[in-house]
Amino acid sequence: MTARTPSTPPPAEGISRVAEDFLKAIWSATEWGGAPITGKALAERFGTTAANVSDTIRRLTAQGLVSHEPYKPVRLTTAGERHAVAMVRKHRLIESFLVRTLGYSWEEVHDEAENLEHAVSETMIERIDALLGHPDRDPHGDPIPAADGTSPHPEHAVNLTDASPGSYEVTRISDDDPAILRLLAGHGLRPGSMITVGTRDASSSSIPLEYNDGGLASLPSDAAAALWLVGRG
Amino acid sequence: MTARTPSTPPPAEGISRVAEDFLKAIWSATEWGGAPITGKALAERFGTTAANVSDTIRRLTAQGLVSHEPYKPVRLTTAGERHAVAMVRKHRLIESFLVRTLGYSWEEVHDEAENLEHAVSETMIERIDALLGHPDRDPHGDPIPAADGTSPHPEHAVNLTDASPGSYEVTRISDDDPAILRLLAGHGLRPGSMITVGTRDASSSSIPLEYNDGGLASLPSDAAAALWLVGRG
DNA sequence: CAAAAAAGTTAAGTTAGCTTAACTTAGCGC
DNA sequence: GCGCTAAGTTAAGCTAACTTAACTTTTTTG
Repeated sequence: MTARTPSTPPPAEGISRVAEDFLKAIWSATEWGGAPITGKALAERFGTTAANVSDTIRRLTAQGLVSHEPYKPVRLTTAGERHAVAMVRKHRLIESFLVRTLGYSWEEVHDEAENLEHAVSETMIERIDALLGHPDRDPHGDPIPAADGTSPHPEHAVNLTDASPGSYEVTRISDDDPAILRLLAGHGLRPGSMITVGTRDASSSSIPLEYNDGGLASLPSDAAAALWLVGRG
Repeated sequence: MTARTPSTPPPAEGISRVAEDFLKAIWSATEWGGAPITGKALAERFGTTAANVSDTIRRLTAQGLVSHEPYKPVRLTTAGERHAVAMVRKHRLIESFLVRTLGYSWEEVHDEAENLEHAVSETMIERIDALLGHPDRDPHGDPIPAADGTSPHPEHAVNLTDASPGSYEVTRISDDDPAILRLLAGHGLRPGSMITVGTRDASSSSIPLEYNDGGLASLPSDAAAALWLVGRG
């Protein structure tokens, strides 16, 4: 038998569905510059208890997929990040595929992809990627990581919450919350929409917008946080 | 609290993946006139032990999905059959969809569908069904149950093992065994192929065939058992 | 028909993933 | 810096799904 350092992580054979969901949630927390996710946030995300999160994190740590010091936020190991990015790639290619082939709209496709991403084979993902011509954005405007794990983040987008007044193009609409997705779709907002951000009223938390067709609207801050823009000055 | 007879089955809320696989296997055993499946056969099918099968059957019985007397084959209840047929519908529509949209061949599509059938929503299945124009056969020639559970079994097919010499059309190629699927595909056989069954040599278990292009072949009996035919005069 | 073989069941033990309850730690207000 | 509260952990217990081992029933067969 060959020598092994005691700290060598176990093989990490099959990754369970729960593990995949955790890895993706941990990765997603930092995709747009956020802080590493806490146990509390994970518990809320999955509708479970803090105790269960501790338990699951312990198993993921034992598999060498996350690193975790007690009472600190959770981080991915290199192996964990590799798996997380693979899941994100699957998710976003599946969303793109469903919109293209089955007429799903971009605001309804998220939940379906959330289930399918755990079931599709690598082969199927590569065929979808080829069929769609190797897209680098999904229907929400999210970048699709390549098969080698590299991710296209070309333009540095700004969140509507932090945007100063001016003209912008919507590049990305976060698909975290279905209700907000429907609200934004109802406003006619979609990736590619042109908008003008107005001056904020200090007494209100909502943000005034003008569409390029001249329409006016005002978005509550939770909805605004889902919109990412690039200046079109 | 309202009165309930003690024999009322429990609600049977969510059906697990293992349960779905069992129901489909039990249903499939009798689709083409076979006997109800035994515990042994289920254990072999899923690569597990007889003990585990007993355990699982016990849980399925408690959920009201199968009926089972000790030491007898397993049968589906009405509820169990309803779920099994729904799984078969999903499987066969998914196979059809993958062949159509992603260029899968009929001999490779089975395993992918085996995983996806547990993940797709009802909504997605109905969209696939509509996109494909409500097909009633999958790429292997298997009938696709309708959404209401009714199944189209129009022509009564005969297994090649039982076919007397004469001319036939291949209507169905069983997708149970990938190796046999590849063998038959290698012979150029597919649903719709015309063949002539020759006279069996009593000293051999393989069956002589003639294709309509004049080619001759001989199929071993396990491969022959996967072929279903209708007489063409 | 009795004995051997095959099939099925029961029992005991494991792991992942969940629960509730009790306890510990960290961070913040005063 | 003391104490409260929120966050996190530990402990105990549950079910589904698996395992191996021991046992029982059924079927086959000489």
